[in-house]
Amino acid sequence: MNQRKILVTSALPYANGPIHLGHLVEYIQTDIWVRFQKLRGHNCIYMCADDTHGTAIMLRARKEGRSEDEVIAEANEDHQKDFAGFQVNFDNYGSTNSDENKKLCGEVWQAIRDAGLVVEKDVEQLFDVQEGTFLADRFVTGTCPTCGKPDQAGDNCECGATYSPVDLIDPVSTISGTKPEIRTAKHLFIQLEQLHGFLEEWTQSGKHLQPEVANYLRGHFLGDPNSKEGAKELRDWDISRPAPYFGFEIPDAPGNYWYVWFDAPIGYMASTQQWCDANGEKLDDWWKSDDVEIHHFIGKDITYFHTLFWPGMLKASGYSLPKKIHIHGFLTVNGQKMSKRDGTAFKASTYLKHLDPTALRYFYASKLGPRLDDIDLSMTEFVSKVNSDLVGKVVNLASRSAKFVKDVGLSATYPDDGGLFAAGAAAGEEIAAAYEACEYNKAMRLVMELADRANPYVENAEPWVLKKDPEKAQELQDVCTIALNLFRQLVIYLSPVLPELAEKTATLFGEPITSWDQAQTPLVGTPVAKFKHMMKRIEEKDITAMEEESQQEAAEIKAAEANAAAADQYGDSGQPMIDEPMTEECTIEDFVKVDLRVARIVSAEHVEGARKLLKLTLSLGGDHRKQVFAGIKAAYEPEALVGRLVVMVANLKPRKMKFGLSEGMVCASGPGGEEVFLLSPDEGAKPGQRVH
RNA sequence: GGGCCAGUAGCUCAGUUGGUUAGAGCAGGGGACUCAUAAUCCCUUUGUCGCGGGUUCGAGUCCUGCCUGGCCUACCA
Repeated sequence: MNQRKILVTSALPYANGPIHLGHLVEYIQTDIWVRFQKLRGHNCIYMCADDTHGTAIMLRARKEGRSEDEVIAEANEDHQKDFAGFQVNFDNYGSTNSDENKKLCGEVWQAIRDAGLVVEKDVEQLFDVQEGTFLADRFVTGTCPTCGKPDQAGDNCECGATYSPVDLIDPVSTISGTKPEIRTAKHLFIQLEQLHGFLEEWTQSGKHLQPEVANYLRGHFLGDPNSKEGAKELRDWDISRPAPYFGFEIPDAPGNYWYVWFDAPIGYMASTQQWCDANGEKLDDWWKSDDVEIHHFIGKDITYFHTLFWPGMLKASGYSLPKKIHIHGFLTVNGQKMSKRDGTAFKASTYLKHLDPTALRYFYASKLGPRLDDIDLSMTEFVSKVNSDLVGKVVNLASRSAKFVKDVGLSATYPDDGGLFAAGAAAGEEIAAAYEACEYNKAMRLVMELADRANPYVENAEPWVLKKDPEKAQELQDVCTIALNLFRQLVIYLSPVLPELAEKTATLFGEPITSWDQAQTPLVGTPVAKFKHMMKRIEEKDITAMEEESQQEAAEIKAAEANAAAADQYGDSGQPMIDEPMTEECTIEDFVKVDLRVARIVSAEHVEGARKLLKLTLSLGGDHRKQVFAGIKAAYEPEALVGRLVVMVANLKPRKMKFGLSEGMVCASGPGGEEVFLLSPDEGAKPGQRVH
């Protein structure tokens, strides 16, 4: 067989949230396909990265009072940990916020410019003055201009009307709660229509897309050149965003940034670049070579970007087009749409605390077909399928026969098994074809059919009876040799789905599983290790525990949302947290070292020659007095301070200043100058009381 | 409103270019065994193949109308 060169990607998860079981449909689907290709001996690499740019990340960073870099670094670490936990094995996992990506974006952009596809147009958009940012449609609500209903979405109303957010009556920014104003900005557009002919041909050729996807594109965007309505014009694609925007600035359009959907798919290439650099390979050998098959796995929600814009970008910039785009449906849980608020959007990390990743990998495989249908995670079906198929049928074969031969190993020659192993070997190509076509459900069905024949064989051969008769030792060894080889054959076929089981099986026989063809030849004359449990049954209580924890998380999300809504009504800006980001964590021990006390200002006076300082005398009650120089001259008149209570750092080491000894500090917030705000205790506090 | 997909046993699904009496797994019922993770094996019940027309010697399969569900998308096909 010719060795194929295959580059595979999964969609880049957005850095704005954790991985949940819905995401994993895609990564597990892709990982299975990649492992299958590698097992078949092909040169296959799996590229992915975090998608890091865009308004959502920018706003989140502001809200949390930290930099975007911090937010995305944390997400990257979490994501990689979750993927590793589910045995999703990338050859490289990068980030769209990388030097490699920036450079490639520039190259692709230049090529698209050179091809004459870029035009500039003015766009009217709502601008949030307080946050200093343009607002995407989804960040605006307002009164419908058609029917007058309040609190409608930025681009459409319940009454059925559609409009631009600039047409809304009384628009409100959902970010700051303030009223945005209309501003005009220059945007750059890619004229996709110029590539219409190419896209028509590429999408409708029947080679690259599932048929229903090709139909969808024709119906919604491309039109049908052979119909009486004819082809439809593709709209220009708005590819830039004015500052502020978290992303890459467009080199030949300062103040403008590439829209996240421009740089995200280029992230596939950037990730490949990183892998190439680490492995002594060249990017062009993967992205500009007819010998390479590029396969993208994506969810149906991003069909539009990957089947029109992305091929258009690649075509215009001279890179290879994907051989296939594999599109899958969404995950539902117990027949319902996943919902974070209802606790049905199980996080990957929550699942892993309670359940085995192998179980989910198998369940998804048994449900996934080549279509865009949604797949349902029914908990009862999940439990029964995994337990009866994997534990009851497959693993049981090994666990019921391995211990009989742990001292003698496998027979020297493969005994007559009535054609069972040969039938399994013969099924190999059909199973492989199912994997290749992403018909994992069919592959699993075929494997289980083989498994269904193996257990009755053991039953009839009765090794437990043979064991009692020393004269039948050879027969016993033969029976177990057959059972174990049938088991191993199944595991080889399942190994793309169940890498962990494959490893345990390799340990049992002292022979790693590295090739699909190993299923063609039985193992003979080798020792068999002591059998160890390979897989645990799923118990109802584990499911319940996961569900309960997820409910808990949902409750916390709701509470946080309620808090956020409460905070939003005051319109508090995130700016202070950006100006002074959170410092590192301290312990309670650290905190108690600082002795904060309530103090009364008993005198306050100007200091001769000092620009910023006032000299304060603070009383801690009784005879306790402290002299403090405070930099609050621009904000307070001395007379106004006398008699009021403040909070001071009482145990601060005294410091000799130009104008005398300062024996502490008074607590205040604000950037300085006139904006200084002294802290006051509530009514009833007494000087000298410690602040805890 | 339009488009796509689906509708086969209680559940999850097979059913190849139309071809005998429509299948499997799970669940249910009965029995056996005890090597194995209350695992396994044998036997067994269940179907107006969504509904109505049509083509055909013959339709779960092809055509057509309708119904239901899912998804996509909207006064634009």
